[in-house]
Amino acid sequence: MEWVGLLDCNNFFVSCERLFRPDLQKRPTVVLSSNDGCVVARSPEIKALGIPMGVPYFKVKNELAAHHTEVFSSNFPLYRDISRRVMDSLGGCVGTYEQYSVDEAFFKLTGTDEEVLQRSHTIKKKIEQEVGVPISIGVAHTKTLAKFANGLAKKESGVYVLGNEKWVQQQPSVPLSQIWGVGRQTAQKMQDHGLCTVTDLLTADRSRIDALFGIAGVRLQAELAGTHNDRLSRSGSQIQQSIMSSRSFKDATNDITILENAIAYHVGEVAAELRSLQAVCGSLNVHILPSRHGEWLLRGGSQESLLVRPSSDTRVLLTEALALVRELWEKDVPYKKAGVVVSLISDASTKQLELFADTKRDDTAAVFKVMDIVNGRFGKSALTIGRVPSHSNWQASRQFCSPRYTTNWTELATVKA
DNA sequence: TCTGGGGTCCTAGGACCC
DNA sequence: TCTGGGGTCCTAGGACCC
Repeated sequence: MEWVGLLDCNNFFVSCERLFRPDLQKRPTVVLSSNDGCVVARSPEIKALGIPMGVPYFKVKNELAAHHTEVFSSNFPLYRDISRRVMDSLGGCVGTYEQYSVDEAFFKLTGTDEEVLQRSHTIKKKIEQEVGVPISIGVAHTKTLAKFANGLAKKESGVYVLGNEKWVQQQPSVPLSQIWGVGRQTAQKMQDHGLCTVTDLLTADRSRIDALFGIAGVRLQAELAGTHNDRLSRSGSQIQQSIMSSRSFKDATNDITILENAIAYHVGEVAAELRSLQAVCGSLNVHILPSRHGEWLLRGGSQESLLVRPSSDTRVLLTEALALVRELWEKDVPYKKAGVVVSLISDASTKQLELFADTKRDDTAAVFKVMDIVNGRFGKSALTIGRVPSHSNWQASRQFCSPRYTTNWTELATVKA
């Protein structure tokens, strides 16, 4: 029998922080989004208090303090490093897998219900021993069902195998709103049409679902029926479609210089990421936006520029990006966020031959190689090029950041005997 | 006072063409 | 008063996810 497994790390960011602070086991702990804006990871103690995912920090600050909660700003270098260890460990168990997010991956299993159950327990135990963060594994016949099974795993022993029999039994009592891919809007629309449970959707006429929800609805039907539709089947090794760097400001601003500074910073980020993937981009998009919550939300916007030739050269991208900011900028709009997205990403080595190559640029690769190495070792802004972004006037606050235990020599964890 | 950042995929509608 | 229809391509934005 063929199965799909989904590994998911429990309260991942919190678990990463706890890994280096054993004293925090069992203590209420949260991790905040950038700018210390929202609660994005909660320990079980916090979930038990009923504090919802994504709530603005300022709304629950007092309640958290009353329960002596440990509060952390996001420490992404740490989470990425732990993520890599989890994925390496999974790879050691199952060979190929498809990473879905920083803390999740799909993989294939074969065998009887009982065999995959045992196997999953073995995998869970090995990863937890090797890396030290708790994980859950859900197993079923499609990805959507594996995702659902993972939810059940978290309520049980950390592993749940959802075979056909069990699933058929559960269908009438599972609300569609609990299914992966069904968000608020879709759930409401389904309900408006009398579709509330999984059974409702599975017994509905396919052509009706197609008319109402399009291809996504039909796929969902197939996934829930257990037909292996593989909606995420883009193989894991495929190069990603876009790379983004974007950030909210501490305070809104209309100052074009500050916006240019922020955009220059983001261009530096995405260009370095492109180079680390040995890739180039063919399109660059710049956005400057006001607050999503005020009267200005319809102002601001984004604009895209197609590059004459694909590039990962900070200077080339910066020239384009700065022109776009100046086009987008409008007097009086209080901008709260700025960012850069590159797409049409391709492998640098397959870059098409340039008919009119600019030979002066031939030294570029060497220059960036040195810059990326130095910045990797000493911090992102040790060396910059083209424009020195001044951070102080726009960068986010990170009041509660933990040290970069695993990725920075000066902040390594200390072991006391 | 204070509401994230990084992704994917799909659709609707305009521009353009014959 | 009449003033096509159908196709493709592109882009902005929506919905969803973690």
